[in-house]
Amino acid sequence: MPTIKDIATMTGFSVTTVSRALNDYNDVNAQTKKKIEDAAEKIGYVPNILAQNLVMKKSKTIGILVNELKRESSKDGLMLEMLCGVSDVLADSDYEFVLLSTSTAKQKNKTFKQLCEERQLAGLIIQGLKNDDPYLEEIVDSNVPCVLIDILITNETTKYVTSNQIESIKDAIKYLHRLGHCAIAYMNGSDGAHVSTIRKQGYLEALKEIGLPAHENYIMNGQFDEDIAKKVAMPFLLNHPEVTAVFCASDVMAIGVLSAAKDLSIKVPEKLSVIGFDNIVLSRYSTPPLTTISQSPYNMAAAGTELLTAMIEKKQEKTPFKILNSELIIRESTTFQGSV
Amino acid sequence: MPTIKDIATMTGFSVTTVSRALNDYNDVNAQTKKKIEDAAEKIGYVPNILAQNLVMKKSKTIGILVNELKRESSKDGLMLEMLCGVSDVLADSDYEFVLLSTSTAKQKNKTFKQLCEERQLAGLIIQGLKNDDPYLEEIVDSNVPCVLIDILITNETTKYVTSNQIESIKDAIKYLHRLGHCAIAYMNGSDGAHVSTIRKQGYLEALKEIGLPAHENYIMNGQFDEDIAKKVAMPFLLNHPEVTAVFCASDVMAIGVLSAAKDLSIKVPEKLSVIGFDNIVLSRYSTPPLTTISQSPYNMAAAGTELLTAMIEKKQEKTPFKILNSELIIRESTTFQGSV
DNA sequence: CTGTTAGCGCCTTCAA
DNA sequence: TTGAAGGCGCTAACAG
Repeated sequence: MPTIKDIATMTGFSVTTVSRALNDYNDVNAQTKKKIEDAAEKIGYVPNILAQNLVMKKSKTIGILVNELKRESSKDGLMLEMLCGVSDVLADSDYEFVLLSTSTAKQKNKTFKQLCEERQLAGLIIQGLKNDDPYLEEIVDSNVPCVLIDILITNETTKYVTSNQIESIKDAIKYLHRLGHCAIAYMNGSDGAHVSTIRKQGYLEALKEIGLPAHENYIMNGQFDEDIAKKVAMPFLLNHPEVTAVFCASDVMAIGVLSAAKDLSIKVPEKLSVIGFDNIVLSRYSTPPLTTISQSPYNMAAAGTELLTAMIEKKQEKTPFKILNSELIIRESTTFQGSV
Repeated sequence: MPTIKDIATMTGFSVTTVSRALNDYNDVNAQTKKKIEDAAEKIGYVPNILAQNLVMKKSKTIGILVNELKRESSKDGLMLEMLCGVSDVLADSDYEFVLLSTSTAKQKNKTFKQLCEERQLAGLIIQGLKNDDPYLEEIVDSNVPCVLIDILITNETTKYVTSNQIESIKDAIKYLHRLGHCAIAYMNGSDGAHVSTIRKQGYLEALKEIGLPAHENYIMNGQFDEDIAKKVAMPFLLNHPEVTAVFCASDVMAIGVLSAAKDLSIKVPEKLSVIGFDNIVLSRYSTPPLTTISQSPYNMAAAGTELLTAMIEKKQEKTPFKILNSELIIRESTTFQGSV
């Protein structure tokens, strides 16, 4: 593996000059530069990123921190879409990214600070952390540039990107109301997740604005899991025949509800309207195809990455956050109340 | 960020001793070691991986090299499952992984060797490369430990993991034959992909063993894409009413065929049996649910990771490859020929 | 415009 | 059992 030293001896210049030539310093003679570049090319020189980072005390590596890398999340393609978003934005920069999960980090007894320091991470994109994740506090306190996805915290080194999901959820609930639904249940996700809080808030605000009462027992919790959602929905639907619509905080749970309804011979959408959230691939293929809210994880990740690199490079961005559009997508799992 | 130097001054020992104590050398006084460890603990010392790697001239980082990180692949959850497999195996080691794609590497004009050298990668897991990918040759030539997924090449530093997919495909075709199907078409994936070659081979061998003729024009190519598969299948099904079954090299394409059949009012499975490959999440939810071949990308990645770390650590594994089981999963997209 | 000197944080001879 | 010295590959003052 050739180094700048090799180039130096080859060309007769000093290591310093070689370094400067290769890094496009403007105080290098054009001829010299050319010679050095040719030599580098010739021996197939590649800068040793490790050495560079060591001496510069910072890397061009961005960490993508998620709560956990789990197989079930292949059901929704959310994680992968996010990765693509980050990857695409980073593709024509010289940044790279590593995937980190808090679960394995904790398993290895590493604090957030350690996580960043050991690889000299330039910044992090953080997604899917629970509200009570101890890392969250550390993140906020630290001076490592971070962009949070769907967690609304900002400070000097912390920005976030989210979507107008509350508005979209209100749209969804109001849409149901316009269809004649007055008893609308809500299937929430894991209590700890930030999005659960927000989405529930959207649901409650919508009811209020419409003038519908908020029954606490109309709120189920499916832990963002299809099977759990199904298990919870079964008795609920049996005990609440008056409920004609269910709004779910994720498509995966909505599919669980669809399955529960099927088992109970409750026709969707004729007897029960169901709305999901995420617009995952599956939602287009379910029976019936799901009405849902689309919030592009790809775009959010891409926007977050731009926000992050700007922060790292100290470009002054005025906004400490970005809010993307989410929107209601009407498919076939919703219809007029009592349409049969 | 505290360094061993800090620990050295704190404890009064030299950096050398600190380094040795922290790295569990057995020539350090137990008391000394204890003191040093306590001090390290106290100031929250984290070894600088970059510096470690630089001086040791190798890292504990494994690269996962894929052809491309593209959004469409969130349709099947294959990539994510693989990541999980690698991640889980690596979780209780001190290895880490980075995601690399040949497409962005090429975009940045990097050779495979450069890719490895600039980060001092310990080894790579490689998946989804095209047959004609120039990197493939480099990989084989290089002396970096590599594990290939579904690409059957071995040498001193190259092993692979695959599944008995040919057998499973034969099972599938023979199963169709037992159901009375004699005109069985095949939808292949991108020509360049190694798995396309293999799967097509399985199809052809099966026909031979059964004693069915192999019509070249019964072989379509859907490029592993739902829409393309659909577009290709439409005219094919119209022009070949005698074909009663289609075996597809991927579930995604099978779903395209399902869609084509629907548009043409060809009932599946009554008039047309369809089999896919991969057992993706979607295949359970399609209408009808797909008969398919299950080959666990999670297990393959996990096995590959173990193979790789063993190679890196020079543990003598006898086998230069691992072959996992794949199996036919019968669902509702297949039935007796002319069952109506 | 170029070279000298001095590290970044760590590990590894070698000598004590 | 410990320490001093040297160097991994690179960049960053500071002189000239």
